[in-house]
Amino acid sequence: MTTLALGPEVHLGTVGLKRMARSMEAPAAKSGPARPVSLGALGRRAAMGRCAACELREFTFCSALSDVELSSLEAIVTPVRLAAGQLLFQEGDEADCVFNVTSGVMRVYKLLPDGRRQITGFLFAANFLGIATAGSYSYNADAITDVELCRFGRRQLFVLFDRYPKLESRLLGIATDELTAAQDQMLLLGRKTAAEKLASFLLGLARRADVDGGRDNPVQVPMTRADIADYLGLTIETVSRTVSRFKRSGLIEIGD
Amino acid sequence: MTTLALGPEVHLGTVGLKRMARSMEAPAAKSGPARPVSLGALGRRAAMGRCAACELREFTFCSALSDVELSSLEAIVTPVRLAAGQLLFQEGDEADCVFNVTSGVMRVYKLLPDGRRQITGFLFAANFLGIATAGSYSYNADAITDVELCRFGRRQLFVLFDRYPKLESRLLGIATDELTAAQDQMLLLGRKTAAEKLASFLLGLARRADVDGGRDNPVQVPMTRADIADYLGLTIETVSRTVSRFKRSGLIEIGD
DNA sequence: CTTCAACATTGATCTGGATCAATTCGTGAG
DNA sequence: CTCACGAATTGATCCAGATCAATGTTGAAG
Repeated sequence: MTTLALGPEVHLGTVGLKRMARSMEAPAAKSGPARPVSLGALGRRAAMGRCAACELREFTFCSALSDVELSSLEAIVTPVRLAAGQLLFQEGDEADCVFNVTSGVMRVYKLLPDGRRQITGFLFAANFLGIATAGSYSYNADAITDVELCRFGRRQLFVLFDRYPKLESRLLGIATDELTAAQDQMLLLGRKTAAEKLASFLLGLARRADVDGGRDNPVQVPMTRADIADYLGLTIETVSRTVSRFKRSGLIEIGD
Repeated sequence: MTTLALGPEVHLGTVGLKRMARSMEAPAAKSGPARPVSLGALGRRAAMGRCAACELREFTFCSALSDVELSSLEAIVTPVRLAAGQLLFQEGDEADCVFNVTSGVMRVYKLLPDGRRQITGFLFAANFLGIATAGSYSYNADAITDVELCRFGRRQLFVLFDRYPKLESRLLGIATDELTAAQDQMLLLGRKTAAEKLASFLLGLARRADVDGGRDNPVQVPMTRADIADYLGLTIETVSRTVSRFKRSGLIEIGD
């Protein structure tokens, strides 16, 4: 797994990438130079099957419920484990479950009939997965690393929505956030250059690791060049070249 | 305003565009050749201020409420009119209202500091607008044609959510649908060719007009080439050339 | 240790779509 | 009617990123 040390924020703001930095939401306004790391997710412990003790709780829709109420959620949850590379569900599958990632990294994507792939998101611990209307999933989801998830039956969850409307409220908030992220990604795909795309991606990873309670610098990058390319609407070669260029210009440092 | 007659569906499935057709969700599986048209939205009558009589009701989140319950929604609605080109809100504005388009066409978009624009969606009658977290809008919204909307105070609407959880449920459904559409658009932006992008766009317009109760063929196209370009991640020139190519190859016919 | 296979890097070349540059086509004001 | 200005079309040229082609790197299996 690649580890990337982002240079001190001064670099990202300058070094001939001014326009790129401006085009991004937050120019890595963190402090100090590189320090050791682990991806947020990996640092936390999900207590599978014991929701009240789960450290991810506050970051997911589970936080909508009190300790007491949580037991009714716990009653319908099933733990799921996936090995790296394993498929969770496919476009067209009956969407009878939703999931919460508790460890590892997943990727969700859509395919064109000729094999072209667009990755629409990477999911880390505490991320929610599987909301769908129309009865079937409209995208594919598989595991990049070994993954653990909480599975909830859709039907059963909907029953809980009736009892605890706060739960559905929380889910609406999550969906809204995802929609905002999707719009950002459309801006990236439609209007940013390769360098801007990669920079946004790396800063996004850093921000996410930071929010999730991990260290944002260096950032662990668990996905391959092919995954990054299919997320950014580029080719493997262009991603590789752009990473090299960032490295050469001192914007980033590569670990292992 | 441009009107486009899509050729008989046979064309879209053949004529050297097989891969394009396959790459799209639904290859225009409608019947018969071109017939006269009006965009769904334009055919329906919204009765502003009289929700119970509103013909758009069944297509929006209002449908979650019964005739009687609807009066409490009616109590908090304010009609809004925009002239073509007028801004409804801007990225960063305090997000204290949500809206329902009742007539006309709106465009929502994000801007890069140097002026590059990505249109993330076009909104027609019955479409919902303004969901946001974080207290402020994360995108801009303005009117393409003259537009009428229903405005709801966020605070007041949230009070209604408590009283009628069905309303919030419905909104979650809408947000989920938008998320699915956003993922389709990411696939388009990241992985489709110019011809595929335009074809998907036209078929999408046709499908939407059809669902909204209008005629899908010919389709009215109320937006400019610049709007289409910024929606598809292309330039004006490429859109124009691709339209011309479709016309020359008999895939479409241009009205006025 | 060697071998193999997936992943990554780097170079050379090509090309789809961008950019630059005229016209042309409305359409509303006067 | 003419004029003017924004929108659209069309052509010529350019270039960012794709494609094609080796080569290098890494880690797991034997």
